[in-house]
Amino acid sequence: MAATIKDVAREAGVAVCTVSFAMNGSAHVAEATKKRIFGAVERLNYRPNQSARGLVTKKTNNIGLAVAETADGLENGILLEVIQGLGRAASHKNYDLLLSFQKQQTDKPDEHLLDVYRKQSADGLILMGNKMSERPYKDLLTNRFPFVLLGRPYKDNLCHSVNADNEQGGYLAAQFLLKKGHRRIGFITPCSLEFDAAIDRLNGYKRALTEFDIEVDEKLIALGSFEPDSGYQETETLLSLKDRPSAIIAGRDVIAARVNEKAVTLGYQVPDDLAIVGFDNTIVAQLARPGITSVELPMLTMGHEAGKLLISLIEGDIEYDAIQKISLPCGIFERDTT
Amino acid sequence: MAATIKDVAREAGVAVCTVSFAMNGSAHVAEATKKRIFGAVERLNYRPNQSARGLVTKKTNNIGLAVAETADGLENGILLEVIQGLGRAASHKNYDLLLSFQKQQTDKPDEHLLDVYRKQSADGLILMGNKMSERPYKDLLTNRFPFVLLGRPYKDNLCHSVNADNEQGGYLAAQFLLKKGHRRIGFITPCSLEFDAAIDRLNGYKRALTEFDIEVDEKLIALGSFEPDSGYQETETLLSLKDRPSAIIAGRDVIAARVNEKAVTLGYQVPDDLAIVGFDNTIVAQLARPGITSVELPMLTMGHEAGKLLISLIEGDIEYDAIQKISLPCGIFERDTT
DNA sequence: CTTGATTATGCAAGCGCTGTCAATACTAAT
DNA sequence: ATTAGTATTGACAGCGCTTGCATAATCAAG
Repeated sequence: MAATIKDVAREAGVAVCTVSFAMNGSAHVAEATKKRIFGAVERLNYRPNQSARGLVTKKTNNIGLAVAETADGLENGILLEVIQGLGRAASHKNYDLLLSFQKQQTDKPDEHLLDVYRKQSADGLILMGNKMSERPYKDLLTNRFPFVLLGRPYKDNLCHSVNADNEQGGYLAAQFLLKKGHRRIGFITPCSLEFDAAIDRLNGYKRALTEFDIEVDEKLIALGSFEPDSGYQETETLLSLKDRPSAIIAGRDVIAARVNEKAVTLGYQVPDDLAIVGFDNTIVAQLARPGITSVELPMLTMGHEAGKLLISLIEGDIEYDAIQKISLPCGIFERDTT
Repeated sequence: MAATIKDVAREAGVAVCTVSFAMNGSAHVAEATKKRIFGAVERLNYRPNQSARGLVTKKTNNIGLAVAETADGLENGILLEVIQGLGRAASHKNYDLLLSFQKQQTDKPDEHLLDVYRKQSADGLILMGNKMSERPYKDLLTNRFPFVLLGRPYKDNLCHSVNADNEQGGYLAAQFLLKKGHRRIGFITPCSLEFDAAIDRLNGYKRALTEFDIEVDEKLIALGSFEPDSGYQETETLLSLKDRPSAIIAGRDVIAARVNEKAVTLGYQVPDDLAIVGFDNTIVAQLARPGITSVELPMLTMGHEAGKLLISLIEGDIEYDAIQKISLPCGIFERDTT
C-alpha cells in the first residue's frame, strides 16, 4: 500500500542504501542524487515506516506520557497547557507524544503506567501527578531509562524533575501584598499539608513575612482542603479574628473565589476592606468578577522544559546521572481583588 | 536489555512460537504450558516489542490525534475532556493515543497532520478542529485509512464523524425558556455564521419557537463573535429594543457571563428581569455568580464515541464505506440565571 | 495396538529498514 | 597515466516478532 524505501530507490534510480543514507544523513550523498531522491520521496509521499525503523534503531521518536485516571476525572495536574508545552518541545525535535491511559480496575495501576516503556514504544517517559509505588522507579532507574517527573516532587535527588517553584510563588503572593502595605495577611492552604505544593507555598509566605520583619501568626493560617467550598468557612474564621487580616492569600483560585463571595456576603468591600490573591491563575481567576489577582504557575513552560529535558536525556546531551531538578518561577497577575 | 520472546521461551522451557501463540491466543496452548509461560512473562516483566510486532502485523495499537497548534494556543475544540474520553475508549481496547503536534512555521501545515499516517505509526486518526485542505482527506479516503472527524462537521457524507447535536442544543435552550413562560427570547450567536455550530444552534432555537407558534423575530438575533466582550454591546442592543426580550440565549458561556454583567450594570435583576442561558457548560458557567444555566456539550462522550467508532473501523467491525455520522444530544444544567 | 485428536516443536520466511562490507565508478589533482 | 579521494553500489545480516508448514510427541478412546 504505502510506498517503501524500495519504491523510492526504484523511482529515483538509486540503491536502497543510498536512499537511507540521504534521508538520515549517515553518509555523504552527492547533491544531485539527493535532489533526485527527495523528488521521488515527494512524488510517492514516502515516509519511512516507524515500526521498521524503530526495530533496527531502537528509537521510536515517541515521548510517553503516563496518564493516571481516577474516578473523578484525570489526575490533578494533567493540564492541557502542560501537554501543549510538551507537544511544542516534542514537535520541535520531531517527537510525538504517546499518551497511555491507565487501565481502570486493575490490581496494580502503577505497573500499567510503565507498559509504554516495557513495550518499548517510547524513548522516554514523563511522569506526572501519579502516585506510584517505589518499584516502578527502581525499574526505570536501574535500566537507565530516561524519565522526568513533572509537577510531582520526589524529594531525594534520584530523578530528573521539573516543577513550579511553589515556595517562590508563595513568597511572591505575600511580597506583593506586603509591598502594598498589608501587614496582617491570612493564608488558606490549597489542601492538606501532606502535599509538598501546600507546604512550599506556605513556606514562601512565611519567608516573605520574615523578610519584612513580621512575625508569623499561626492564627492567620487556615487549612484549606480539596473541597473549594471549605473556603467559606475559613474566610469567616479569619475575618472574625479580633485583629482580622486585611488580605487573604488563597492556595487555589477556586478557593479565592469563595473567599471573595464570603467577604462580600459579610459586607466587606473587595479590595478596599479585603485584598485577595489566588493561586494557579486559572480561567476562574480570569473570568471571576471581580477578577482575582493570582499567582501563575508556568504550566506551558513546565511542559516545555520537561519535554526538552527528556529529549536531552534521550539523545544523550545530558548524562543520565547528572540529575537536573528544574524549578520554574511563578509570576503574578494583578486583577481587581488587590 | 529488555527481555525478548526468546528469553521467555527459554525461561518457560518452551519454543518461541508457543510463547507467541499463548500471548496472542492464535492457537491452542494447553493450560499447563500457558501457566508456565505467563509465569515466565511475569518474572521477566516481558512485553512484546511494539516495533517488532507492528512490523509484522502492520498494527501499532495507536490512535493518532492530529493536533493543530495556532499562534494563540491549541486549536479551538481540543479539549481535555475529549482527550479523556478518547483515552477511555482507547485503553479499553488496548490502544494508546498518539498526539502529533503540527510543526510551526511550515508551508503546508495540513500535510503535516498526516505524517502519523504516512509513518504508519497509528492505525487510525482522529481529526478535530483542524482546517484542512481537500487533498489530505482524499489521500486518506482513497487508501481506506480509518479516520473520524470530531466536532468538525463535514457536510457531505464522505467521512465518519462524531458531533454534538448543536441544533438540538439550541432547541433545548429555547424550549427550556419557553416552558418557563418566556415569549421574547434573544439569541446571541457564538461566533459568525460561517461556522456550522453557530448556524445549527440558531436553527434549533428557531425550531423551538416555531413549535411554540412564535414567530421568529430577526431583531432578537444578534451576531456574536469570538471576542467575548462583544457580548456587552449585543446585550445593550437587545435590551434597548422597545419590546425587549425577557431572556437571552448566549452562544457561549463566556458571552453569557458578559450578558449577565451588562444586565446587572443596566439595573436588571437576573433571573427575574432577565433570564440567561449559556452554552458549553464550562467551568465559567459553573463558577460564575450567579451560576449560569448552560447547555452542556457531551465532550467526554464525544471523545469516547469517536474512539469507539474509530476502533470499530480499525478492527473491521464496521465497513469503511458505511459512513456513520454520530450526533450526540446536549443536556442542560440549570443554575441561578433562569 | 491402532487411530485420531490435541498439543508442541523446529524451521524458515518475511515485515521495512539500517548500516556494514567490499567492490566499483567517477572526478580531480598530480 | 597514475593516484587519491569521493560517490555509489549490490549483497547481506539483523532488529524481534508472527505465522505457515511439516513433523513429532502426548494422550484418550476404540
